Amino acid sequence: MLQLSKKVEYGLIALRHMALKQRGQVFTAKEIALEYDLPYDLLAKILQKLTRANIVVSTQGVRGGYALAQRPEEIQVSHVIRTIEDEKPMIAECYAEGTDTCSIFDACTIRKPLGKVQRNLESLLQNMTIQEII
Amino acid sequence: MLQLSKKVEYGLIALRHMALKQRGQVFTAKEIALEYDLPYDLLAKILQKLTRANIVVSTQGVRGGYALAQRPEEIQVSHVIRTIEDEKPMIAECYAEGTDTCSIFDACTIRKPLGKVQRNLESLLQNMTIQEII
DNA sequence: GGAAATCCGACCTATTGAGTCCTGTTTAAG
DNA sequence: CTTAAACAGGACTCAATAGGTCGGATTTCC
Ligand code: SF4
Ligand code: SF4
Repeated sequence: MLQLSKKVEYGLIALRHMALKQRGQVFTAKEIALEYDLPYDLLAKILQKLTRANIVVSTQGVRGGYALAQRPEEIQVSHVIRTIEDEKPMIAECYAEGTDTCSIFDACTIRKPLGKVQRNLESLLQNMTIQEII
Repeated sequence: MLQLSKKVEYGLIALRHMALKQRGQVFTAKEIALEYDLPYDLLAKILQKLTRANIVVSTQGVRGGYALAQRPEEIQVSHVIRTIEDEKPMIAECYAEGTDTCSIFDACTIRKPLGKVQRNLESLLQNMTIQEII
């Protein structure tokens, strides 16, 4: 349906929250979840994914939490989506996965034209960073 | 997940098929379904929706079928999506539906910035017509 | 040692997408 | 004037995904 998932939205909200304060400060998943009334467990997993992708850094232990690993203007929205969704934001299934995932791949006539939309969307999301959603 | 639905893809394939031949010719749902190996019943319903939106015209009866109601360059992809999905191609839920559909609407901080992506995407899809996917 | 945090996989459940079925109605052809 | 080929459309099933939850492990500060 061409809509961002809640996970991505939650991730963006969290990233924006961190971008508001100065660099180096750590935020716990709990405080972010409370502030925006997000489901804690879900947000935690999202932040873990962002950690693995080196978008944020985590410090464990009792005074731990998350902090941005890059400057806000360096974090592309497209990278965030890709990380949280485990794949690129793709307009058509056959672009996201293999050529053999779509049963009508051979007969399909709109594949190439959709590639054009794909590229446009991609540059749209690449040129947008966390800096711009503050 | 930011992906077009099969319905939309099938609709675009059908529209492109009709756009290939000259205007006025009618095509049955059956022949299109066979040609591209699409599920007949599903395609039929898609074409019915496109009919109600005056994107195609249908003629009933034994020699009936569907034909484009507009010239290919007049049919916007965004209109096709909107018709088949019953709504606009919206990046965020709160844009597509009311302000009260998202539980964190008030706390949400990324709503406005996403509006920017929204507008970009919209113009992208409006400027693309069936003519361009031939 | 214990509290507060991240980590991570397994699990559950509601919603949506994809597809099917069935019964109409329309209309050209024979 | 009957029949077959088409559209019209609601109801339904099935499968996949999204969204959310749980339980337990590990890390680290006090
Ligand atoms: S082959 Fe065509 S129908 Fe299949 S996923 Fe790609 S664009 Fe869509
Ligand atoms: S209010 Fe925010 S989180 Fe909710 S749908 Fe809109 S953009 Fe997404």
